[in-house]
Amino acid sequence: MLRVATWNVNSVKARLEHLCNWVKETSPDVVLLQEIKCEDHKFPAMEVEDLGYNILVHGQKAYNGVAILSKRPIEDPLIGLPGDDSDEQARYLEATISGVRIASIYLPNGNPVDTDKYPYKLAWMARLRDRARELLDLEETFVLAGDYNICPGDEDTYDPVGFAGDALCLPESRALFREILYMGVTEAYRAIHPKEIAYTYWDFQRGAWQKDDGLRIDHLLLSPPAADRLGNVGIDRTMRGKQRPSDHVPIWCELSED
DNA sequence: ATGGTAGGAAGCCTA
Repeated sequence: MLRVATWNVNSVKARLEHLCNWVKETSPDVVLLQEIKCEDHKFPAMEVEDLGYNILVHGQKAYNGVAILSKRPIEDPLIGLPGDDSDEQARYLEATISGVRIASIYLPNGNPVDTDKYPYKLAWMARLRDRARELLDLEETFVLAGDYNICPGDEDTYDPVGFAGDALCLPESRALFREILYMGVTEAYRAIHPKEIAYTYWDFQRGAWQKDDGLRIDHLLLSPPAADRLGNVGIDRTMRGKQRPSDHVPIWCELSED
């Protein structure tokens, strides 16, 4: 069994103690990180390697940054999302682990929508769709997971009316997300928990955690051969209640082997 | 109530 977890840690250095404790407790085979907020050489590699993980990092100073941690060898890395050589933001990392193509994704937030951030988000999503199309055509077993900054449906936000004009919920954003799903891709959490109200993110402001004002924006997307192997899927909600938490919590899925 | 909080930067930006 291969367990793949993803977690937007909102600074890997600020969250190092939580990350190490959670990895020791849950021992995922693969951990996908987003918003590490540091350059490659500043990633706390020794602390993570001491837990028994290989590391692939695509970092950036202060903003963004993604990483892949894996107990098993990390092969054939692809650094950056194809489709725009001028894109300088570190938001995508892909590699093969035990024959599974696995990507760590930090999809642009897109707010405020009246700035160039929103068209950047939509263009980035179109590139992601195109990459998923390529991997499907190659008949790859894949898991594309991370912070998608998309509430797929109204049930995935505590306030659908208030968020109707937000880049996380606007029809164009949701339509691009659905375009990926309609190619035959399975969103792991909904596949296993069709009716649950479950969030992966709570804002630091306005007491969002205490009021359970959350959003479900972190997702694991599986190609058909990966979905055929899908077992349990879970959200480690308790991590949001710790001292100095990230605003996101880990979400994970299990893929059977043999 | 157009605020609030957190992180990393450096005298604001992003979320």
